[in-house]
Amino acid sequence: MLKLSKKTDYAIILLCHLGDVDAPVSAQEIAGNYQLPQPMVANILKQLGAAGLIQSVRGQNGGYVLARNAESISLSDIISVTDNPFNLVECAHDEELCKVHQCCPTRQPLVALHRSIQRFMEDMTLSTIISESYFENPDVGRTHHETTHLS
Amino acid sequence: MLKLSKKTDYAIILLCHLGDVDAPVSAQEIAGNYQLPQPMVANILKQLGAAGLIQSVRGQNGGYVLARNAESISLSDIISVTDNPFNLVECAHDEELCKVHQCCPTRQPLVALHRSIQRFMEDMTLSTIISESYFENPDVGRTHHETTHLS
DNA sequence: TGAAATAGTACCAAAACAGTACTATATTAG
DNA sequence: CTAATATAGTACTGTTTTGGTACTATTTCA
Repeated sequence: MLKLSKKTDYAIILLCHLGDVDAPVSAQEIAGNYQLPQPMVANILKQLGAAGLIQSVRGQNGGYVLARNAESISLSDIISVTDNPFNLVECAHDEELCKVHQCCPTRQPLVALHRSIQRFMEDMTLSTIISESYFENPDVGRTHHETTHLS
Repeated sequence: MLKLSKKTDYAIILLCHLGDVDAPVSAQEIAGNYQLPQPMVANILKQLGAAGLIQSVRGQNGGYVLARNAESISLSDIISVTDNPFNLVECAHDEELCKVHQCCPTRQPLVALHRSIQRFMEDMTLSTIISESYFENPDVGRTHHETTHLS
């Protein structure tokens, strides 16, 4: 259906939050912050941790921090963890089955679209997302959202 | 999961075929041609007909032909028939639920991605797809349209 | 009049998605 | 030392979407 899963959607929110804070943030804290289901958030964080995008700190006062700086985490990285690796077409209709030699009409142009999207997602870093989100709300003054830090 | 449905995938193939032929082509004929499930093909053609992308000719020797020329049918048109209308994000996480005013970090950049993809799909016409498919085979020299970049 | 085609639905099974639950382990505050 | 609070790992479940089928009616032509 050509849309991002909720998991990816949530993951981006979580990572944005972690990118804004230095101290470890717990799953519960984030879930409460954004009114997201806590077990879901916990699971996504586990996955992101296993994938190496974030680092975990266990025990009381534990939580998660970014494993690398926000510039080096791309939207593509995130999606490949929380969704299956992005493939727009996955040519199920085998080329051999086509009537005229291996001329599958969809392949070429759709692969072009695929590459364009892929590239966009690789160029879009977490730091870009975070900085763009500052200008989200028209009526709010340009105050950065340190308010988010109230942990 | 960020991929096209089979229905859309098939639809593009069907339309490409219709774009190449002048006489009405039946569902059975196309299904046989590309080894696609016949009832599936029939259903998609019905949908495309109902949406006005193709015209039907009933009765024996009937079938389908393009309702407009291939230049005026965009990938976006096709997808909006066979998939739900494309929306990458469908902000399920209501802005109101965010802790700090309506600052939803994902919205802005994801909407940008959405628009880029949308634009690409609007610019990609059926005639483009058909003409590009001629160059499918690897032995053909590298002509123009390398990956079109999203804005 | 019968064969071949579309028109319009309604249906179903399998897969993916969204979310939950449970057990185990680590860390730290008291 | 122990209780509280965290992550780690994994298994499970209900709902929705997807992929595909079936059936009945209607149109057209040989």
